[in-house]
Amino acid sequence: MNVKSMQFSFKKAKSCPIQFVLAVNDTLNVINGKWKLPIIGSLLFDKKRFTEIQRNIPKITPRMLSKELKELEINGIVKRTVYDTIPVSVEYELTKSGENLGEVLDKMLEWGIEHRKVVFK
Amino acid sequence: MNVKSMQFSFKKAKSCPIQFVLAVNDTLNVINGKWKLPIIGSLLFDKKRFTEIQRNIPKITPRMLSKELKELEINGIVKRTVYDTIPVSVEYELTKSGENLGEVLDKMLEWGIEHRKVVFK
DNA sequence: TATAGTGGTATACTTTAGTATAGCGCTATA
DNA sequence: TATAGCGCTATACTAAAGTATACCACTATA
Repeated sequence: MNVKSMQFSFKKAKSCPIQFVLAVNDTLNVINGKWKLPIIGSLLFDKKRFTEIQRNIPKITPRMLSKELKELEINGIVKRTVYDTIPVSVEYELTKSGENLGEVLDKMLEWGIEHRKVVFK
Repeated sequence: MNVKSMQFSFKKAKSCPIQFVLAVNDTLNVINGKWKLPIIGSLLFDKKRFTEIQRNIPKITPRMLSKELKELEINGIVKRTVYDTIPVSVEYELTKSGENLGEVLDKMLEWGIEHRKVVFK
């Protein structure tokens, strides 16, 4: 079966198998917290260096940026590449999974916009 | 322009306008926290009463369930109906927006399943 | 009368998330 | 020599999220 053509749906399932819960929780865990989305957003169009991301997200502290980037790396969303320059330069970019998150964000965007219409009718 | 046919996309936008950020943040805020998803999941197929939801989510305390349901109601995700029986019975159900969240969850499910394949290859 | 169920609230507490501030080794530029 | 930039880490703190426990008014059942 072609993976791309495979559709998962809660409505279709009419119930909530444990793998569904795990998968959705994975997705949520990847994007939760105050800074993960801004960081992913910052990397969505371009690979960037630590300080560039920091400049993109003015209020983030280096501690949080470092911490969140580490988590994103561990979770396979971000790839960290160290270049052997002097001093070292480090580049962060989204993995394939990270890029695919864009689709989830698009869906969230769509829902958010529709929902705003209802709430602020 | 037909709303249903309208597509929002970060890739297409090639940037991140403020309304996009707000809309995505709305979506995230609606589903964040430990219990919102289980609650929405519990209501996705059926309206339910307080105690039924509690039985669906064994580890939730009544305090949290009450708190989260209130937030979901304020955010227009859940509708609360009080029936004038003795003692009162209260029913919780998803609004249209709440139901539509199912599509977002489906997308998250899809991504989560794909991502798991990559991570646990 | 005692127990259980319904739909919660109140108070106090712990755990997790995020902030503030300082500093590290390195080097290029003024 | 002093300053600034790079890519962070350490320590200490505050704020937010979640937990534990007890309790409320009400009623039907044992």
